[in-house]
Amino acid sequence: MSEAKRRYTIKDIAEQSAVSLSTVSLVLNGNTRISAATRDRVHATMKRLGYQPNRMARALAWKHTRTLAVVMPQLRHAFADVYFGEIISGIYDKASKLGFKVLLEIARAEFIESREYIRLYDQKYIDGMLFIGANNKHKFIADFADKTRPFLLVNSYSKQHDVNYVVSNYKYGAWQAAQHLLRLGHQRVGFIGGGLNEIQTSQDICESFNEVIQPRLTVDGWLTEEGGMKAAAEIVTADPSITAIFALNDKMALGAIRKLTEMGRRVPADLAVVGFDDIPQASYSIPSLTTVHQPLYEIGKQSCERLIELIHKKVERVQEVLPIYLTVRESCGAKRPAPQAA
Amino acid sequence: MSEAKRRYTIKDIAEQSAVSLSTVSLVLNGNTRISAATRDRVHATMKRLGYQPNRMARALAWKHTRTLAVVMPQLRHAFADVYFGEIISGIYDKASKLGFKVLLEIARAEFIESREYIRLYDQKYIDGMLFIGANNKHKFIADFADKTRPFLLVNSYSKQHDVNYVVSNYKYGAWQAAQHLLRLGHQRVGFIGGGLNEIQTSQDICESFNEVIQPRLTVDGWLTEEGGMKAAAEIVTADPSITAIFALNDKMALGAIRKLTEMGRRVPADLAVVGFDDIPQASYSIPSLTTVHQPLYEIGKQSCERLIELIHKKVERVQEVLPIYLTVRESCGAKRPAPQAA
DNA sequence: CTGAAAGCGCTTACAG
DNA sequence: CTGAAAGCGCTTACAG
Repeated sequence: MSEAKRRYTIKDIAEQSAVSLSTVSLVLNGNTRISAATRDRVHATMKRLGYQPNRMARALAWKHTRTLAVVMPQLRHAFADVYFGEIISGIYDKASKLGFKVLLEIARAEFIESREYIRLYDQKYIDGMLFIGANNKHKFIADFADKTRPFLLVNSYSKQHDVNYVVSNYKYGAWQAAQHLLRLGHQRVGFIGGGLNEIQTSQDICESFNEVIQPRLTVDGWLTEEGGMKAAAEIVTADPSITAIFALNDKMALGAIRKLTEMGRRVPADLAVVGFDDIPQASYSIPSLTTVHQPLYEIGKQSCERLIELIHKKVERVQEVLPIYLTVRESCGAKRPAPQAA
Repeated sequence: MSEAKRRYTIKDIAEQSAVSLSTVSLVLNGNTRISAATRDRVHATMKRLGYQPNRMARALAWKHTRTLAVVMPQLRHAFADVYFGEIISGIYDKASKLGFKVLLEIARAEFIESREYIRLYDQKYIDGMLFIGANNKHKFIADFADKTRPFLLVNSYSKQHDVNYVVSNYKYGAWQAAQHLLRLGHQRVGFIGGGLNEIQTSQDICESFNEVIQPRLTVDGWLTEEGGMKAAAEIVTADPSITAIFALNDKMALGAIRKLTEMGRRVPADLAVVGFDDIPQASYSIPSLTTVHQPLYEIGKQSCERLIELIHKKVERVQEVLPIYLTVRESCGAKRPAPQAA
């Protein structure tokens, strides 16, 4: 009381405004049945005293907290990826706008084993949860299939478990990329994959691409730039007749370009390269990268908005697929004179 | 009650264990004055009912929340940097271990202007705050100079405002790098800077380096790889006699290596390059990068631990400087035959 | 249009 | 070793 300067409470405001606790609470919550006069009076004294309502008390009375958790996978350097950054940025902005706070969680072993992902709800710590970067190995997702707790997969989805999601149209994106390559006259193409066994959306890209062009060779590039370099070298060495390489993400595509350049192959003159994601580097690499653009920030925003609708029971389930489009730049050679038919 | 399956409360546990509310609360908090027998009985029924204490209620009674905010600067693609990822990882792990939750905030204009950074405390939402990536422009830091609220700068510090911090020894790191170059016989070196006007630690590196070697040329590389490329080109063009380049961070150093290689200069045979930070790419670039290693994960852990001490009033202020060391790899040429004296 | 009272689910002196 | 009671700071029917 003496040292730790006591914070004002609703009671102080009531006294100093000469109204009851209820009235203060009512104006705090913007209830319109309070007269403008007393409303203003109360606001004035709140301002004068610098009053801030105690969120824990409100949460307790409200039975909800207005905070949601965003959980990221346990990836070393996971944050090092624009991918997560953009999505989280979108989530944060939308959450802030809607008055929600964002709790950060990492899906480490302990988080899963202790069922912390459920306890957060049960302890009334969060109202909902967003999970970025899900893959087949995240079995705990099954616990959300009953739709009992607001939960949503961000830019991924599950075939095994019926849970909510917002995902971009990977299949259509891959289809566009393949069609583009085909139109450019490429028949012999190498495919650099990654996460094909764990990640549903990777599988989707692969499947969809295959429907348009059957790759001569599919090599795993581990989703990294280094992996892309290795894979590219392996592909052109194994089959020198290949005229184009498609990589499942930009990091690998960029690695491929780098490696091919080192090997003396010109991109796109000798080989076309197309990526997926459209990370910032894609536009300022040399040559700039033709790639499928993912609206990551938008995905984050949408996911957050839908989750909050789930929380407010405005919707019961969400299965949303966002549009996605090919961005043609230099690395595919579309802008050079039309290639000879094979 | 019927549809929304009611969660159990302390009252249910008390009834089903045939004890009072106080007793349940006491065992919940591990109070030792409860007999082992009743303790076990209570535990059993908690387990049987899957009871989880309501965190908001506890926070309200406790008057603290066991959650801390980590705020990141408003950088486009901020998360795209391992820098932040590693630090946050360290913070998260330590926080979890100590029973704290992590709230994520981004220092956008609105966050500052609405004084949300203060409201979070006043609303009793958080117990403390960690700020990563502070620079001179973050004037709001001044509001923490009175040490009234637990607050700590992570891997940065301020000369203008007296606030708590945990920072790595940038000066000593830069000193080591310069000494190393000097020992290798380099007298004519180019310096690639970044944030020299805004970031205190950048200034420190610059100053400290200058005390050992006076660079022939200092060029701003904007802390990015592209900037590093430009800067490197500018340096070697302006002064062809330069034998080494030091960059304030690895991204720029890596960009420099790339550019120099493109220009036909061999690193380290023709020019030595040294960076700062030791990001993952530093070890697998070609040539691998000699750089000053920053223990980012450790810094995150320490920061979090110190903040929690601040919260518990075990310490009153923290000004901690963590050791840092040069990691010698290929790009400095230390491993080639000793260079001729200039 | 406003207030008194019960309730949200815990914790913590204080008694015994 | 255990319990009754007051309190944490709000919200929300329910009266008037």
